[in-house]
Amino acid sequence: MPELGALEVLLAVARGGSLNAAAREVGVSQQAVSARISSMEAQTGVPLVTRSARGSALTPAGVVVVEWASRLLDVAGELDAGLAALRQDRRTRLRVSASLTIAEHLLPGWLVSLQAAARQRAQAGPEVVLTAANSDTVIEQVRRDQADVGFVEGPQAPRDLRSRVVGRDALTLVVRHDHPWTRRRRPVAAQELAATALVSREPGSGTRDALVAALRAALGPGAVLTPPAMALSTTTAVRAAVLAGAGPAVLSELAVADDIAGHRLRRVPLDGLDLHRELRAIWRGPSRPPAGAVRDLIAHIALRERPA
Amino acid sequence: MPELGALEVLLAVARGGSLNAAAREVGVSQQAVSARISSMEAQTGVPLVTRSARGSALTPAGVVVVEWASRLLDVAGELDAGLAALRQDRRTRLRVSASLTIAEHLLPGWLVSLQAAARQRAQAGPEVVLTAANSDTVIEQVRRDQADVGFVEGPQAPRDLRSRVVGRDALTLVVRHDHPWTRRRRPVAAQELAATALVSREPGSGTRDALVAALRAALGPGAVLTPPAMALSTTTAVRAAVLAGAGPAVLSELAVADDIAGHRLRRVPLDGLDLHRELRAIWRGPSRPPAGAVRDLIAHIALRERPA
DNA sequence: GCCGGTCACAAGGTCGCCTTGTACCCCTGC
DNA sequence: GCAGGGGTACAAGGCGACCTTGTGACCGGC
Repeated sequence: MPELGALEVLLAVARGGSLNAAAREVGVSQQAVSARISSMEAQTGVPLVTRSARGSALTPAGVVVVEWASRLLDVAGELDAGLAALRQDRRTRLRVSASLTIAEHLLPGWLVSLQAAARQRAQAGPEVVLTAANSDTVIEQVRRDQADVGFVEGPQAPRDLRSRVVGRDALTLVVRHDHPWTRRRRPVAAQELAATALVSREPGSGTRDALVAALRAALGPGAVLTPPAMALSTTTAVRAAVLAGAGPAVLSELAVADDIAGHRLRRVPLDGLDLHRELRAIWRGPSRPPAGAVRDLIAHIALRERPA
Repeated sequence: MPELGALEVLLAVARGGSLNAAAREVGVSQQAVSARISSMEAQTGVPLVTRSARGSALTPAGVVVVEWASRLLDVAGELDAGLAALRQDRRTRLRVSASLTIAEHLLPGWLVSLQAAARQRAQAGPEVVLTAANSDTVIEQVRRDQADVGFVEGPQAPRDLRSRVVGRDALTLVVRHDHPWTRRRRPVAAQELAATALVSREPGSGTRDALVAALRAALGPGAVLTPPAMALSTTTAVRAAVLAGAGPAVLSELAVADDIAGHRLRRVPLDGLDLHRELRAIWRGPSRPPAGAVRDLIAHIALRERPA
């Protein structure tokens, strides 16, 4: 498996059309670029570049690999932006606190496009410092002025804080690809779901609370809900349990989109339950977001997520 | 930026709950795991793991990073599967030839899920050898028995070959986020598109041919089509040109989905043009796919893509 | 109180990658 | 015809990252 750095060099060669141009772009010597490409070709067993005395061009296989690598580096850039935001050592400019679901699945993309937008205006983007926690903690941090802005999901916008909807999410019922429910023709009813032992998050999690609230709304406050088959503290653990065959789960669509696209999990239609929820930015103080970085951030995100 | 190997180690720690378990899983010494995690924490400036005498657990930041890393490694796995398929040195078991669009955007996912499905049955998956070329070349290779199965897009299923639809694609008009067309209220009509100088692929490309065919179908065979602003030989180059402000382009939705999600490009609605096209598996010989690997592959892909 | 499990510290070896210096090739223009 | 600029290849040497082995300390269960 080639390293990310080697792939970046390959992309630079593709862009520049020569090893030399790539070397200048990356900031190393021409020989280093040549050696890295060679070692990558040896490692993968695939010829990627044809070298000639008047430049280097990609082979047909190289064109395809560049496309794949470009996707990979995009995702790597999101991770990098996220890590930069988690780094606490700098003087904080903009303290963001976000629920786990939002931090895991949306924030990296927001950060990347925020920086890209800033770069386009030839400005430096804000230095974002991120804290990820559960929804209650996020609200508490905003209240105590430990965060300039928070992002939470769910309808419970606290009254003492201001908020703005910046996107939507929905919970969805998922099972492993070989679960009997994948062969159902009818959607699962609320009553049936309540009678099923699910793999669930721990009590207090926003995802679990939202499901319970929706079930009680559909079946009445006195409805008997089957206790979970197991309660785990992270989405990743829940997903792993479902993949191990522990049973169905109800998770955010954001969390399972990749697994559904990769056909590791399957979505099962539900009937009679409203599991949509709004994603909100929350902040303290006056009813409009304060001028400056906080307002810019919220406006940027709302613009990003609205058309989607 | 942490290396992929380091992220794999981190995921192993998250799964196993201890450095030692991760070391066994990855196949290195416990000290190596400890050092790698430490160096990663130093590199990123983010504490990821809390170590204790009875195991190691992720910090809150670590949980989020693990989720991000997991996405990254999924994409890396697709690249790896693709590279393995491009490697020609093995004895070929199953020779696949695919059009550029399919090879770039769909095949890695197919390969990963094919191997996963095989592993689940405790079998070794087929050794796929991939050739990526334009549609005409793919068809020619299947005809000459240089490929066991081909994948092409577009309606032109050659009559002397057998085929089966395994998915759908559509071309879409895209512009840079700051292009005037992003502020239009009405869709762009076929006539208007024909009068626009687009950034385009080279003549002979399936994408370009499909657009021309759709325009002629809408406007009549004698319609005057404005020549492209520029003609480039890869989708990547076209995308780069659009991002550089060279003008609008018509590209496969598969090719621009990431850019649209990342808000680098914007889709512009079209009116009066049918730009859908079918993705087909093609093969030689009898009307049913021959038994064995070719049939398994086609069935697997059709099952994957149908519900989407 | 022993034992299995966990993690940390230290020393030494290997290997990958980068740099510098040099040589060759191709095309262009005078 | 020949110089010059841009391109790539080969070779030697240095630095640093990573891994291994050996050893010590801490925690909890039987």
